[in-house]
Amino acid sequence: MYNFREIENKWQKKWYEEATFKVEMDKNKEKYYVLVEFPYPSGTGLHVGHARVYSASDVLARYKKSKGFNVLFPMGWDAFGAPAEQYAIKNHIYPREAVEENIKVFKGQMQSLGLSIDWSREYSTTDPEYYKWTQWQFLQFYKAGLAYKDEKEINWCPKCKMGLSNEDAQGGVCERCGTKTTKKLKNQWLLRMSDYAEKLLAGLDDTNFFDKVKLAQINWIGKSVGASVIFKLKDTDDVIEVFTTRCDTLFGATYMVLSPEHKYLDKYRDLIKNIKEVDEYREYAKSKSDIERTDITKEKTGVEIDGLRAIHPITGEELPIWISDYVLASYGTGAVMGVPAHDERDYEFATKFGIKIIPVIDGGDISKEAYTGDGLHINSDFLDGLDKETAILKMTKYLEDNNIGDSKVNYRLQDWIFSRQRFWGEPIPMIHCDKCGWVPVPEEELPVLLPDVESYEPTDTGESPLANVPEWVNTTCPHCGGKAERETDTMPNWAGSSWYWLRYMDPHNDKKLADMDKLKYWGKVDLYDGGMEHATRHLLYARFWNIFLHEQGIVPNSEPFDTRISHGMILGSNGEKMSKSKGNVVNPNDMVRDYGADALRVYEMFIGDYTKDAAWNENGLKGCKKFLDRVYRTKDKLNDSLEYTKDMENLIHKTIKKVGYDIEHLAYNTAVSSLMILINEYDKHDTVSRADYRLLLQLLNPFAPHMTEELNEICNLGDAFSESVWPEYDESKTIDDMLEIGVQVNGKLRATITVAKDSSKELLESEAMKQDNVKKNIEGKDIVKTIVVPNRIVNIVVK
RNA sequence: GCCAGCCUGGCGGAAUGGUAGACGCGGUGGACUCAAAAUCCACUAUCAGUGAUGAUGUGAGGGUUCAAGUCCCUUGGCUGGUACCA
Repeated sequence: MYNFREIENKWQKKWYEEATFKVEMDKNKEKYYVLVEFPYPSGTGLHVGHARVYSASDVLARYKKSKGFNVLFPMGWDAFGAPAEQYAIKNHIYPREAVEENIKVFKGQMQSLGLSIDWSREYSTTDPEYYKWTQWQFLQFYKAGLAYKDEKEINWCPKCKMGLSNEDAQGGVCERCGTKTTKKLKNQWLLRMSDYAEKLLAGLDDTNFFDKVKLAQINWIGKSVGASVIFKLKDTDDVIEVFTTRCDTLFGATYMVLSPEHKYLDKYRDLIKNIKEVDEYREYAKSKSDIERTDITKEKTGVEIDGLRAIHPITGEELPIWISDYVLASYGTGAVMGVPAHDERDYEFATKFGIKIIPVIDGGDISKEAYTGDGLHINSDFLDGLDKETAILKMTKYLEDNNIGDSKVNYRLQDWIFSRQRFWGEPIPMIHCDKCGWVPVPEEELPVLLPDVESYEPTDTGESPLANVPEWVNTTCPHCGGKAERETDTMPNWAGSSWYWLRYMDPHNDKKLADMDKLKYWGKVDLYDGGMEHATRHLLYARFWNIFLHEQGIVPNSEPFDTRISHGMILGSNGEKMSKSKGNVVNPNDMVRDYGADALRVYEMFIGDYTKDAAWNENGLKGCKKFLDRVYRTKDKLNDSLEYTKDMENLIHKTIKKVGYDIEHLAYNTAVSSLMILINEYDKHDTVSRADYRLLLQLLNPFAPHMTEELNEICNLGDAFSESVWPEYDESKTIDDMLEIGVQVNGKLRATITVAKDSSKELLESEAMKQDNVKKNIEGKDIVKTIVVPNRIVNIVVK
């Protein structure tokens, strides 16, 4: 219909060359910061799902700009990490080159969508100028005592030969390759994120995240309020401390369970008479992957420790001690008290091994299952007759008074395993000296550059490939000047993305990670858009990191993001997730080629609720192209008027109001729909005014920026939209003078009447009664009452 | 298992408790054309009826209300997250 390719190229070139969307700090203007998760530049390029997200952010950015905001809409590349390394290994090129290649493709794709990104702020996390500051921030963690090295049982992916954080090994499988993870004892760098559990929870109140995002974070942090209880270990000076949320059931505790990794098993080897059997069980537990271990459908297993007994802290009774893998070393104290009557897992265990079951709460049938509900306590001495809540309070007090326990809070959140045995990551800037121990690289020596090497494939020993580069590893101790070695582990690829939004504010600063004045001006990200898959990991890491920087006085706000939304996915036309293997991937390049970027953008905004998934349908895209063609053709029927056409004025004002409201509320689909309604109205007229046309183009501009700018220019309608202000609407003109309202009889629609706005109840009622079909339906019946809601409805209730 | 979200025409989807199905796709019929494409017009939830109209209808079953897709209870299914977390 029109040459979209030529038009789009023209404007994209102009925007890029003239840096139309470059922004600078301007304290006279209110800022607005739109952030989309920066992409991982993989070898496959963007698909239409990405295009939807970038288009939506661009609509908002362009709209906010025309509303007078100083809009920061940046883009960069999250390019460290295993996938880039694997891509490089597979294609036999250096990771650095692979990344550069992929970035070129991604950037080209983004530019072909006509995004209003300020490209002067572009960077990659793999740029030494950037990772210098990632390393610098690691040193701040270290200096604050929040980075430490520890021999830890970690999640280990045998295929990737790499340690994984809990977040990366969800469900007991490797996030990257899906292989079942095993445990491996390794010396690793960790960040004390668990110390920040409470701050991460509390900080959520200071955000406007989507509720489901907040909830995902709350669940991941997993705060649980309870008490610790101390049991004496018979014939020793040691105690077994357990964590429980149900200290009120203490009188029902009939045994103890230690996790197979518990330290007492080594410490008291000599007291354990069946040590061989115990060792065998520990070996068996170790050999199992997390996923097997935590499969709740499997039967409980365990071994009673012959030779160790615990003393019940109140009754003084001796309790048997078992080991079982249903108790996790990583949660609580790695030991539990077994209360089979009121805990499902304990019940299952006790019934299998014939352990005594004492009910301490009235209710349920203990011969069938554990009773986990509330009820009055029995068999519980001073708790008898109390309900759960009261009993917990009383027991906690008793534990404290008698020094056998304490109220306690436990979190599921653990420290962040920060080491990766990989080449393609930020080197951890630490040096090990036999004399001085771990010594940080002096800040003025940053960045610690990745060396150019021949082989960056993972080693079989589980060590980083960097360990094979002696000229890089061997160095001198910054402290004593003696012989020393560099840390060969690198950071996880979550590191670079844990502060990237800060760098956009001042991307080329070589003195600081960013200037404080600029950090203060741009402040928090106003709207942060990303996938639900990052609602726990990335978002928690980023918040943790930012809270820490704030405490160090490096950034002005504790919370980095104001509103966090999560977009839906674009599914294939078969309704399934787009993937190469299913052959349902749609490439935005093809769509831009066949229909134009404007049409693609409009369709992706029109496809459905932005926060929900939607299936791709190329016919829908064709429909949007048709809509744009109609907008384009309208240029041939302009009259000379510079005012809105009288009989369309109302609709125009309504549309201005609706499109603005919808963009601010992420209701892009209904915004597009109201523009379609507007063009439908224009089409009914033989001519439209220049004002009508300019208005339509302006409202459509955030969605279809190229053709609207072009039409505006060739029709000579006014300033370029990239520099103009969003139109105002007149509230009084958004209201119709005449309304059509429904008349119901017994709640069923029987007629509609057209009346003046704000007609009186009396008039509405009498008009309603005049309708033939209403008369027919109330004939011979008694009118019980008549409900008249002005401007809305008339409902006549008859019997 | 637990937590969250979702379920509306043939399809994608609209609906501050107030005329369910806006808008788009698809479909049917027509105009234009030698013909096709493009474009334009009309119709298009289902059933009955030429029609006026009537009945049914937002996963299912109850309830609140003059009025329920929307609020409450019960329940089914789908999707996502998470899981021996003591």
